[in-house]
Amino acid sequence: MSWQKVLSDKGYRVSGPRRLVMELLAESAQPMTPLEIYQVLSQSGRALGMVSVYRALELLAELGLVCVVYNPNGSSGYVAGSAGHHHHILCKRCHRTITFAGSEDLSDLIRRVEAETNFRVSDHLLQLYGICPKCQKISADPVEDN
Amino acid sequence: MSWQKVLSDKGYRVSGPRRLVMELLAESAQPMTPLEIYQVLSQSGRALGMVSVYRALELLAELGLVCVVYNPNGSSGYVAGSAGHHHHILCKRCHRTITFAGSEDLSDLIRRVEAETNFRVSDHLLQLYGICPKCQKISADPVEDN
DNA sequence: ACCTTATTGATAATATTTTTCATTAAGCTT
DNA sequence: AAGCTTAATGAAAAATATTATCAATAAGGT
Ligand SMILES: [Zn+2]
Ligand SMILES: [Zn+2]
Ligand SMILES: [Zn+2]
Ligand SMILES: [Zn+2]
Repeated sequence: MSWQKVLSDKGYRVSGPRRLVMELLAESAQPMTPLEIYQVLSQSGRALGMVSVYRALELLAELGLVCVVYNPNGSSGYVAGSAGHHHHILCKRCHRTITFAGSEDLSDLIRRVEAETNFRVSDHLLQLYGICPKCQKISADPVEDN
Repeated sequence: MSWQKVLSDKGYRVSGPRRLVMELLAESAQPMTPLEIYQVLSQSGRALGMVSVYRALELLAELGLVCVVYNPNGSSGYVAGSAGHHHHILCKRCHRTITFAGSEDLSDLIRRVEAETNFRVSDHLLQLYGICPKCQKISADPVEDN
């Protein structure tokens, strides 16, 4: 289902700012902060308010159309969303991010943790960190965003 | 190894603010933000500057003496650290957090993702979310921080 | 008890996020 | 296609959060 339809079906409008943010994130290889999104779009001539970026991200995240990911350094950014159970792998060097299907089996772990803590587990956050193919090649070079 | 020794061995001093922050997080059942830490300590009479809280957390996190955890709503907070491979489970209702040993086996997943993406995986972020024992009992009640 | 210097904390400076509210435009109805 | 309704935007201000400065303090060693 397209992101436009997700918005429509929930009664939200497919507005300019939402479209700009969605399309930018879909193209971006790296997670982007609200400020980065605002700056890139502004410099591309497509004007929109900073506030709209925040509001668009908030809504899109709520609908699962974009995801928040956590950089290895602790900062966070937004990436395009994906349907179904999935996670993200981030490059520690250039922050390039790829989505992968959540095929992991955590049932043993969850069983053990539930027994140990008496929590009832319902959900999880998983990200992998590593070095992307491009950065493996230039592994001696300084960080570049490419 | 005690956190005091970790600091000393790296040439850092065991200062008042660092001790206050470490001891508070060690006692706290929930992750705390810098502001919460500052406020609780201030109200307890133990005065320290907000800036010192930030600096203490930055250093302690760098040394692995405290960990950053991400609440289900996206906000983050600090919890007392733990040696070795471990993760955290958070209550979606009251944010109570418990540390557990990282005994999960992600090798199948990592192998698959490495093959699919050509990344080289070195690290991961994992958190479990659920409902803590206390909140299971009062599951019909509004959120309480207890 | 005294030195040395890392660390603190008051203040100011930045940066980030949220509120407000008049204006705009998305999508529905003729 | 024009008009209507109201969600959504954006400029500005307000509120929060974080970082930088630098004189004063105190931790740890002698
Ligand atoms: Zn890379
Ligand atoms: Zn998963
Ligand atoms: Zn709970
Ligand atoms: Zn693990």
